[in-house]
Amino acid sequence: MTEKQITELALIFKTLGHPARLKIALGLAEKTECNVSKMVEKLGLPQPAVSQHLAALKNAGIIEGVRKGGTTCYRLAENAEALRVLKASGAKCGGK
Amino acid sequence: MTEKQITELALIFKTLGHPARLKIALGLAEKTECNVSKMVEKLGLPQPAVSQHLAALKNAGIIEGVRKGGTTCYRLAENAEALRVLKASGAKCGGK
DNA sequence: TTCATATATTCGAATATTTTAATATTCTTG
DNA sequence: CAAGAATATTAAAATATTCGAATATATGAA
Repeated sequence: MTEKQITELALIFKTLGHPARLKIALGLAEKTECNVSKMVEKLGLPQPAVSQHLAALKNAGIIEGVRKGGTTCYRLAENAEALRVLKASGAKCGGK
Repeated sequence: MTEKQITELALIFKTLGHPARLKIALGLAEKTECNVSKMVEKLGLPQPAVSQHLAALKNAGIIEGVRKGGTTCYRLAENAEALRVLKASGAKCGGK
């Protein structure tokens, strides 16, 4: 694994390392797609904050947005494989 | 997934979201175990820095250390399964 | 007990991230 | 084109993280 790949993977992890962004990503991992308004409602966060998190997720290549009329729908990007794998593996974390 | 689980998983991601720590974790994912001195040598970072990263990884429940005579050996913790899966799946990230 | 080696902890400065508020942009509809 | 809804961008303050240097602790050997 090259230095560059490490850096990129680290960025993915770092980006998912925030509760709000993780929720968004996990949500998209099972719902296929969602627009911003719904996320704002679901997360209970101010709209600008959600947009910022979406921008970060997009920047890390985790999600991608598609304009659909008045709204923008987001979904997991192709290379969000890491997330799918993780999700599929049932990512235990509260273990003990 | 409960709020608490989300928070915990986010901590894991955040912790892995740093190149040095990711290297340590990926290294342990294939080498089974390693002591601090070797890591310092391999990573080319000052020893205190490595210890700090190890502490963070331990705090997130990603690794665990075992004293072996004069040295301390670290290995992936049981619940670091996600990492193994990820590693095994060849986590693409430099796509395109 | 004293020395040397291995590892951990602490602390402050530098830097990065998060949050909030204000504002801007883009579309759709009338 | 004007108005309103949906989303994005920007800036500043609050907060958290990282890095480096100094120092502390623990273990094994002499």
